[in-house]
Amino acid sequence: MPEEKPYHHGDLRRALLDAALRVIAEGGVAGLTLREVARQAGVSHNAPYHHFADKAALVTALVDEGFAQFAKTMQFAYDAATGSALDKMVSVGVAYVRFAMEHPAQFRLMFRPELRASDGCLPLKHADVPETSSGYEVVIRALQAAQREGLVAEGDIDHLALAAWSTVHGLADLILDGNRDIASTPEEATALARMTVEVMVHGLAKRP
Amino acid sequence: MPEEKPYHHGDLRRALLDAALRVIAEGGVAGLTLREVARQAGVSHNAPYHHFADKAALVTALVDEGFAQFAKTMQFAYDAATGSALDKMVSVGVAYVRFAMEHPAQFRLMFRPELRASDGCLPLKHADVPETSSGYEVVIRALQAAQREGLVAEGDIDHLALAAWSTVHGLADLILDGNRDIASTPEEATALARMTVEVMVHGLAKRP
DNA sequence: CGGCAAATGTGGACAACGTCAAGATGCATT
DNA sequence: AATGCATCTTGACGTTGTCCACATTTGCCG
Repeated sequence: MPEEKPYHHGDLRRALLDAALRVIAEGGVAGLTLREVARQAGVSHNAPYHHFADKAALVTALVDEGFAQFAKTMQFAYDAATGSALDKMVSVGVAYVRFAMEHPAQFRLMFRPELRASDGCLPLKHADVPETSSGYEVVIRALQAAQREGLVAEGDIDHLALAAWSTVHGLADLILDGNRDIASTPEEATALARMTVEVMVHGLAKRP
Repeated sequence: MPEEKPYHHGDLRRALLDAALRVIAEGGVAGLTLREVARQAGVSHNAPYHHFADKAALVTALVDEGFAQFAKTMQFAYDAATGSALDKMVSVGVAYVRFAMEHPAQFRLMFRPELRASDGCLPLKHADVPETSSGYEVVIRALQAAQREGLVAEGDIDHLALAAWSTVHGLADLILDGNRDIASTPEEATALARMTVEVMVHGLAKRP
């Protein structure tokens, strides 16, 4: 994808992506329209077609950016957290939900396959992010570290990771789709996420 | 909503709802089109407007049906499960994921607020289902029973329920959105759900 | 330095969509 | 039998995604 030196506009590709995020932020995913994006960027309704094959391609580009940004956020949460590997797990989980709250447009797009180009890629292992630095890998490594520290029971690491991922993903989805009635501010969401992740870590069942 | 005695068609409202589910099953949520629904039902492109105010109203009707069906499924899973209240929890969680696998069209619609009429209702407490028999209430009651049996630690029941719900909801969402690569059959999904729910019940952390 | 090809942007066109308006058709009640 | 309402059809309008033909700018190459 060569888009380094734009000719007429300046950087229309970038402007279109930003405009698309703005449009989604204002009108939701359903309100995302190629023509409206072009309008907001101040170009004709056909200009986008010189930068994206079609609407799905634009969405896919946003998704790619989202996953890259997302992986960075997860890695940062992991690195910044102090304490045991379990504490790092909690930190990563909270960061997941915070990311959804702070980037709802990208997050909704990232896990909505009917909009993006059907390249069949898995959300958990997105092509645009090197396998070893995806958000999913961060969870895997955190779990492995916790296992090494003897804090997490042995067991199929993929199952454990899927369970942990499901929990934060589900919470994020519910918060976003619930019209923010579950948690209306990032702070509330953070508190909720912390409690939820800690339930996942320690389990529903009473400890003996 | 009075639709007992149809005049010309037989029961066009019902036929439209069924056709809509078929359309979604074939072309995904993005392919859901009022005109295509009408076509599949064998009526003109405007006939639906005598049964639904607009497209969102049709979707809302599907969502309502979905939540009712869903609540029944959850209740049945709870009643049918044998063993402790924790076993019942697992059964309900598995039923959640199975429902998503077996009714993907409804499930996707149910948790996608941008499509339905903006009545601001929460997914977890849907208006069409009596408060005391919603799927969420089943989880609440299961948790309360487990607490009474001393199997679940004391604590804010809403937080515990949200954590449990998030886990199965997230898993269902990931399975559905991952183009079925995580689990391609209901059987696989069931096995995965069982493992995931058990991780939630017992926790990631090693038991002493 | 001049000119050409590719990259970029514009306008018009078309089918499909959601929706509105107006007319036609059949059922039910009086 | 006649009236009235619920139901369905046809036609229209504005908007969307996408294709096409054309204009303009840019970088490159002789």
